Amino acid sequence: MKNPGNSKAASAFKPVRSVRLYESIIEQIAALVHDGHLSVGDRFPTERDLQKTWGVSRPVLREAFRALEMQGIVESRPGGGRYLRAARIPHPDEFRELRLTPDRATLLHILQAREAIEVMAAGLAATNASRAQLAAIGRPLRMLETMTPTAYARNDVNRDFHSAIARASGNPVLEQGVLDLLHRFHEAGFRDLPKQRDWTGLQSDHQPVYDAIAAGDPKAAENAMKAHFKSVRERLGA
Amino acid sequence: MKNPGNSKAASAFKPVRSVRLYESIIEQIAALVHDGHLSVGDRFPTERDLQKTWGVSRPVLREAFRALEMQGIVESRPGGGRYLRAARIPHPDEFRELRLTPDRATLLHILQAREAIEVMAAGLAATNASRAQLAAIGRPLRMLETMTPTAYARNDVNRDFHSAIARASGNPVLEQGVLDLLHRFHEAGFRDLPKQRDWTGLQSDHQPVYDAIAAGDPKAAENAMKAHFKSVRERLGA
DNA sequence: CTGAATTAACTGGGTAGCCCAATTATACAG
DNA sequence: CTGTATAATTGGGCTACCCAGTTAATTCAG
Repeated sequence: MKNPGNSKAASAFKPVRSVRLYESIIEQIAALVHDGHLSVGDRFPTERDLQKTWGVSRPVLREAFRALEMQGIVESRPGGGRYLRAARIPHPDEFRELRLTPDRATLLHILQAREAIEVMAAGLAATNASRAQLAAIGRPLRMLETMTPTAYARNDVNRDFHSAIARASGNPVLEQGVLDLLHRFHEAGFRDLPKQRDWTGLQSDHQPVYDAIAAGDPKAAENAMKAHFKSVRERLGA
Repeated sequence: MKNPGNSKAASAFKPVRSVRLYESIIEQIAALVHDGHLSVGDRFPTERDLQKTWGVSRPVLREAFRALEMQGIVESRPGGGRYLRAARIPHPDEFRELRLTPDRATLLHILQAREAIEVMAAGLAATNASRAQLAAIGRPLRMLETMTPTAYARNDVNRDFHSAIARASGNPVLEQGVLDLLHRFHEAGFRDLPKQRDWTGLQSDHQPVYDAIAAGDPKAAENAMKAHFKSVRERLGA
């Protein structure tokens, strides 16, 4: 009957990453809110209703709403409908641009944003990190030494390293931001980038950051992180 | 058949809200990770597998995973399984609490995150701002001079000022981040914040930022923005 | 006519079973 | 051993159904 989501399947060589239906539904919801059709406190149309409007199945709708529900944006009352609780819907317009078009420019933009908050996170981590958190930061570092290419792709020590620092910062907002950006960064095109088998370079970047944090030196940690981002940027040819 | 989530419904007057299945599944997943059965990078058991293990239907499983997926904790590869991308799995309730409870601590956390990216945004704006964008930054500033309290509450020149700078940075990711944090900041701190009738103080903070950006001096812009955040922090008694 | 009680319709929660396309593992031919 | 078909597996998605609260309509006693 319906054959949704295949509209662009015609394009030849690059399936890249198929956008999930629930994501596009979230966009639709965001559009509802942004266009003023819905304000905080209002009730959403019913599942059965939206199902017809947007041409998706109920399960998909519920996936979208659940994802928003867990972030406190939507409240579901069994038998009573769904209600908008906050206007802050995550990355509405960005979904389109950033998730779908992994162009080089956005990658650099994400990197820049990462630098902004991760430098601060590193500084905070230097003063706030507990011993356990410090260990969590060091683990991916040691893991880097004995690793095969496939293991690298799977484990992704890089993401682990950065998120561990974010966590050690003690600021959950900062942490969430780092997580989000990391996610988008990798999604946007890490795999498309030249296979970097020069983890040695990666490690030589990460090590000073760890050392500074371990030493409890905020300023040094910030600078080490800055240096890391600079080197990444250069590696990307920017 | 199954009657899940009613364990705490016994209490008298407050039926509160029944625990959704997908939430308990998230807890199960968190337990998996916490107990060491799963580490970052590992692959999850298949949907069909977990379905049997936990006795829930596939849609419910997918709701749980989607919620985590959106936060970058899980990655789904069609045909290839699901992978754990971050070790930190938020407890559903805790997450909601964090987003909606406007406690003082989170307000400061948000402020800190804002500082991280807005300082960078200011620096970028100093080099990238077009003439029109510069005007957009200056507008709320001049508007501050001739304003009544009600007009202030409605127009929210503060938000305008900061978002204009973010826009002028030329980095959409950064801009989106600022917008998001601004939104959460105002949302979280609206009632707690003392009625700031000292816009004069606000203006004396904003002006130097504008001047530095207008002068095209990145370093000065960053410092001015830093100073602004410092003063805000002090005004909040931190 | 009014107001409480009873129904009926509606809404989200959850399940089961099916099909599809992408991925991964397997077997086989060279 | 290597590369290529082939089969099994996996997530993505849909349809259809049942259930328990909620809400609105309806009924009926006063």
